[in-house]
Amino acid sequence: MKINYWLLKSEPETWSWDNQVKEGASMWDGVRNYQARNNLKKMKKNDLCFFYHSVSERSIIGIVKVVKEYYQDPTDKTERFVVVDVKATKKLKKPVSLNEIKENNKLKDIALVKQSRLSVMPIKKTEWDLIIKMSN
DNA sequence: GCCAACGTTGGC
DNA sequence: GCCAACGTTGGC
Repeated sequence: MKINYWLLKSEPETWSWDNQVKEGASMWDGVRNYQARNNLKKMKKNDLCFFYHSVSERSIIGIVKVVKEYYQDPTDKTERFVVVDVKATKKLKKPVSLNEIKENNKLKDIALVKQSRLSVMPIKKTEWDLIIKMSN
């Protein structure tokens, strides 16, 4: 089975890695952007996602796993958006900062840098492996 | 269907 | 806290 890789962005003041760990499996809600929604819909069970803290920290801090594929976002009155359930699986040994990612030439095309406002984005296998390496 | 106005996100 | 970039809304 082929695994796909993603990156999920969250403001730590709103929903942090620690919240995710404490909650266990929980909804990734609040996505209100069509491109991000389309990415959520493409996620399959067992896909892995980087958990990125935006704004105050700007670092990838951990890895979450998709445990339930997309369904209607109960917090969305317009019924246009969806959620997936994710569960924290592993904290990175060392967070990988946005600066480090930007400084790495091999990561210059990563969606995180190219589309800074997108909150759910695909990550290539090569990018995933490299970031994992950087976190060790 | 175009586009100006507005709101939000997120880096700095 | 500012502002650029981007997405959405709504008038025409």
